[in-house]
Amino acid sequence: MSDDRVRATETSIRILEAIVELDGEAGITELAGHLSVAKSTIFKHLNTLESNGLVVETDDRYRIGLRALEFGGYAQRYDGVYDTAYPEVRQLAEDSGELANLMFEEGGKGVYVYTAEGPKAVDINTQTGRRVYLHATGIGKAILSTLPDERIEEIIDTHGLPAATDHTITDSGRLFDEIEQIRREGIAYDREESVEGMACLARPLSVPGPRPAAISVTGPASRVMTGETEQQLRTYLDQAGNVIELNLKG
Amino acid sequence: MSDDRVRATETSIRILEAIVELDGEAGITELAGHLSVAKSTIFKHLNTLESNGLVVETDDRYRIGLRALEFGGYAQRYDGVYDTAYPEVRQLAEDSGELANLMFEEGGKGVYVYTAEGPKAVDINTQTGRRVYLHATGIGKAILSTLPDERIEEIIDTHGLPAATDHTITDSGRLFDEIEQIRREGIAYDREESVEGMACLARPLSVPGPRPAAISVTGPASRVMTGETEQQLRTYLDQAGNVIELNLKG
DNA sequence: GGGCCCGTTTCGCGTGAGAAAACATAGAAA
DNA sequence: TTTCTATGTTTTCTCACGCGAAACGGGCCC
Repeated sequence: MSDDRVRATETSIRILEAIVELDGEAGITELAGHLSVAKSTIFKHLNTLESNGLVVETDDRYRIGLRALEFGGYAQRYDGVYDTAYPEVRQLAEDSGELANLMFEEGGKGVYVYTAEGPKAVDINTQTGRRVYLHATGIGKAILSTLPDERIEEIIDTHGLPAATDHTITDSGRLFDEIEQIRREGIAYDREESVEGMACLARPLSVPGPRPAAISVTGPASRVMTGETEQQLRTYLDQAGNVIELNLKG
Repeated sequence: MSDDRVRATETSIRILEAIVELDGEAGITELAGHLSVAKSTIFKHLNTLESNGLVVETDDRYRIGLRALEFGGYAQRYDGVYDTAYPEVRQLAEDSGELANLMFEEGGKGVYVYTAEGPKAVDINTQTGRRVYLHATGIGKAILSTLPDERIEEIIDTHGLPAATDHTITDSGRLFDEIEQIRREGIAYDREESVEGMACLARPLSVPGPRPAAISVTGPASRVMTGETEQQLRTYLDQAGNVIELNLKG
């Protein structure tokens, strides 16, 4: 593996990131300051990005262009899992009343690829495309459970085990214990490990192709983790997962 | 307006486009051939894109990475219109039973930003992020109707009026006539102008911010354009539009 | 009118983007 | 087995171009 890079491309990408960091909108001088790069450089890059639709300008303010969404769409639908899974995830949201999610793993992180809100769903911050640590959410741990141990080690080495709440698993040993349990039981729990007050039930998906996936139901810990509802949710979750896996085989 | 560009960035973008053109997956030599660029160049660019998550590699095959989806998400949600509109568009799909869409204009083209399928919806090719000509669809014409005439001329100059079917409007005069009518009546029709056999009712959205938007219902011409259902659909469409506009004001 | 703060443009330097070709590896063919 | 041919990878070289610094010009507010 060589680390030959194209600096100019990297600069362009950093500009995109900077726009996001500056609340989705920024001017040239602002970006130059933020990135410590000459204004003229920013100017040329924005010109290039704009004429390719990756950036849009209104009144000298630049924002991310919808062209990015087009590329993102291809990433989303790459292996067909998204297409067969999302209707079931939607159904899962309806049945459970809560928030239901589909996640893929890429580069050692989890990416929310589809989220659906049921009638009772709390409005939490799970937007399509959001990247999160795998160890800190139920759905992420479900994905980890499908990976070989060496790969999990690798991911821990790269990204570490930062804490999101007081309940986040930050110890590699405990994480592996829990993953072992998930492998046995086929279900992953998240007890306020990613967001205070929120819990989640998740289930790995056995998919063809190289991209690990999982689904989950998320809600207030008070609702989700009480014995009765938990059983019910678990049934819905398993149903959805089974249907997806079945359809993928077909 | 200067046309100063960053060539390297442009090369990177062309590589992303090429991956899409090569059915979403390609190898280095393949890309080099497709773009007539040296293999070593492709190699370095892919390295750069990969380490930024814009491209993912498995077994020497490269595909678009989900990082693009993250950027796309910011573009989608930029002005808040998406957030308030999509639940209503979903509702519209449920009520009408057909396919319902939300579109934004950017760079003179229309981008499907959200699509929802109702119970009877035909499975047509409207995926999130897809870019289409504005003059060739009902929802696109609805968007055009919100723009000043000079801007419309500008768009015609840039993109032309290519035909998608035999019914596509390819004459600038006729297009302006129809846009005038849409402005008066507040509704746009698409009678097999973008896809043979499909029709659509669309309505412009009056939104704050710089990004024109519209919503639509699409279905088989036989269902959508018959007097009775058409009236019904129109009611649903107007309802949805009104709710969205109301919520945006709040 | 005079600051001041933008985006835009110019210019020149030094580097790194890109081509060409050699190298490595793995699978297929002989 | 050996050879051939397809990859991806690495090296070398060089000229174009990415980049920074600084000057320019327009709009806004005092």
